[in-house]
Amino acid sequence: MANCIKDITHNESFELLTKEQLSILDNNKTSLKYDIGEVLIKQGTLSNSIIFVKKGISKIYIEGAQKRIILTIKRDNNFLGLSSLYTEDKTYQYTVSALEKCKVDLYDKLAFKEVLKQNVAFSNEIIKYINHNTSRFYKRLLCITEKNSRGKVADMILCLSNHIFGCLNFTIPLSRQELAEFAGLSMENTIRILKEFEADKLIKLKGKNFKIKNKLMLERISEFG
Amino acid sequence: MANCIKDITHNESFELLTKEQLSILDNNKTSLKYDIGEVLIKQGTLSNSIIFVKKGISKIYIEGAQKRIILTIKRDNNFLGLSSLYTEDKTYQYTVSALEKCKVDLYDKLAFKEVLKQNVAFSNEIIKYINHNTSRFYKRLLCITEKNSRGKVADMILCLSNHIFGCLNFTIPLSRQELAEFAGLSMENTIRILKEFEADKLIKLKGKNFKIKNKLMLERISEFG
DNA sequence: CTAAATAGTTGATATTTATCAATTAATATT
DNA sequence: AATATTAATTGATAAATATCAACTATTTAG
Repeated sequence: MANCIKDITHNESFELLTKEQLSILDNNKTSLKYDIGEVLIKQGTLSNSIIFVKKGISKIYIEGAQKRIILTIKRDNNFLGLSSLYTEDKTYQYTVSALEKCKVDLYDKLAFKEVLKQNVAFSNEIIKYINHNTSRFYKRLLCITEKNSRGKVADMILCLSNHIFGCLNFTIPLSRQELAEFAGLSMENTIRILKEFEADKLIKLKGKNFKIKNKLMLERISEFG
Repeated sequence: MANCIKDITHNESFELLTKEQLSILDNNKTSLKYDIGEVLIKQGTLSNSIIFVKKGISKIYIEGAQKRIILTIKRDNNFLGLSSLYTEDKTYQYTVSALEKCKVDLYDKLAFKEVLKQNVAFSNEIIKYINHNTSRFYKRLLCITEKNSRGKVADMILCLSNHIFGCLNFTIPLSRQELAEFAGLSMENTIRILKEFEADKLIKLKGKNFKIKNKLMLERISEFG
């Protein structure tokens, strides 16, 4: 079993809003398109917006002094920036950049907070999203602490398959360096392990195309290293 | 600078409640005392309560298949179990055990949720607490990923000093094994680094008593390894 | 289409960290 | 107080991982 929780979509939350509340959001909305590589949210900048990604995959990562770590990859119909609501630190905690073309709505944070104030069902739904996220990070932390590098790479492949692409054959929008940042390993080590998995016929690799051939075994490696 | 955010207390949130809401909580409250080592929250059990710790220090940790990792140490006037609100998974994500005698109030989760539904200011205050926690985990994740073992130990000492005890001379309620679980290292390695720091006159150790003698240097080690 | 630049790969090596075993110190028990 | 038990420490060693350097494949720019 991979240490990875399926992501949830956030679009249903809009259904909890009244027409008035929807129009508050609508009047404080900027619709934008981002190209591959463009930064939607920059760590350290003032968190003035809550972003709703209508279309497109993005990566969320933390930039450290020496390293980066990709926290997660987000699909369509997800809010970004919720974790900066009501925090003392008024800046974003992470960077988000587009892995494919993204269509997003930027909501002014003050307007978003106004709606939160007015609508407790919505507010509690937001708690749900935030906590879902937290659950994932607990798993992530454990994974990083307890798994060896083979386990980490196996886990990452399973996460990509189960949670992001939902099938056994997928093409990643990530470079090898990014895969390493996702696994929390050096690039060379990551590549070596991928090649090992290929030699052991667990996966088939062609550039950015992944095909999982022995999921059971990957799950075992993820669990026991 | 240590990668560690000061904890916030949660007691002010009660002031946001009406008399009626306070009595909802009060009527669904169980007051308990825990002894050192006793488990307040057990990972994997149904999350039926939100706990408010009135007095005492506790440790929050995740239990993996092979290892444990201490997420954080919590002081007085803090809620526990907030991260299980509204989640799909109805169980606690972590274990909490008492590091000293604790006095707590257990609130029935349904009653707590009822109050959340009624009071949006309270609900948003809870978002604040949850997000504050999240911020800390982002830092934690980065710390674990990017620091070497000396950096991790230095960071831990600074966290204990700045954030948990608030002074340069403190007595930890943790064994060496627990220190290792906090730093995310093996016990032997943790001890060795502590002894190194002592030999370098950065700290003074006597059993569980810590005295920080060169904070600046510890901060440097935390930052650069 | 070709050169230049970037990304991916591989091997050798150094470094870091964990593990194992032995020992000492501290605490608890009778 | 003597013994048993557990926690802390130390040293030796093994295992894991990162780093460095060289090379190849792929992509981009002119």
